[in-house]
Amino acid sequence: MIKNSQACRSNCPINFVLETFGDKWTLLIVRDLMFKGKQSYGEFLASDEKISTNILAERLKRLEDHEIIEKRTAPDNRSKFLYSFTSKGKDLLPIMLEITAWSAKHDATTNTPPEFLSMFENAREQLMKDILHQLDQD
Amino acid sequence: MIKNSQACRSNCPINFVLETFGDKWTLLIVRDLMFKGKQSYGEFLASDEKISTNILAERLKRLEDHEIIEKRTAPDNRSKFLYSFTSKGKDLLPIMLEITAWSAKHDATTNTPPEFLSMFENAREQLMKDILHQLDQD
DNA sequence: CTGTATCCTTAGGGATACTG
DNA sequence: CAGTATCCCTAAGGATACAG
Repeated sequence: MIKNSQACRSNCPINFVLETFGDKWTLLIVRDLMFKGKQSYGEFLASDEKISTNILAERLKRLEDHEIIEKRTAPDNRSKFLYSFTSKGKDLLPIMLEITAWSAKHDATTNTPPEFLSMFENAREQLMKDILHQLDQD
Repeated sequence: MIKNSQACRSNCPINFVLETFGDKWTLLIVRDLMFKGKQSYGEFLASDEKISTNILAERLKRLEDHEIIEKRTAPDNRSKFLYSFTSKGKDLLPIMLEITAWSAKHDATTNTPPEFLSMFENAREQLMKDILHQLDQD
């Protein structure tokens, strides 16, 4: 059972994300869904960090409750389920990219796949375009 | 006592930040130091979220061990200590700004101070300049 | 394949008294 | 002022067996 009533220690935006992502596992699921092409329970379960079945199920449900991911049945197999991001979930991309960039810069042991960094540069370019476009409007 | 030997579940950059920030308190200290002008133990202690003394002390030590913050004695008062960011700590700014932006967009109850958002826009503009400058180099 | 249920252990954390 | 030291308790999480 998932508790809907969260403590809500404050109305700070930093604290707000901690209420959802302030644990050791949730962000890894987001990573797998965002960067590793994983979509199913079994795929998430097979990650390097060895999450256990009950924790994974609880986190998936929580992310669904928070409307960060959605669950649907696979088109070909009705007993298989696929998870995907909502738009709210997709909006986590800039955060994930900045986290990746920070780790790549400050931890030599971190193994950052090249596609991470190229994706990051692409996103920053897109950001630049968005801002330029916005400036044109003014 | 702080354990130096971390589990290090994987070499993933997302997992790397979780080893340091994957709890409910650490990021709040970063926030107070970065956005609220707090520098001392007593100031951190007085935050809305009511961190307890032992937890705060442990987290400050941990951030120091990870070379994200530094501790020095106050110039005027030798029994007072001031915490400040290392360059590694300052590099957390883009992450913090993106987190703030995400919360501001997706949570109506979040109370985001205006200075947060203006600071965010400034940082994005600076980022744009950096990219343009970099493009000129090529 | 996608989870539940259960057991059990440990780590995280609140409260509070105390110290240099 | 800036922490330590304890006590205690709950929640988080690992392992594993089982189920639709």
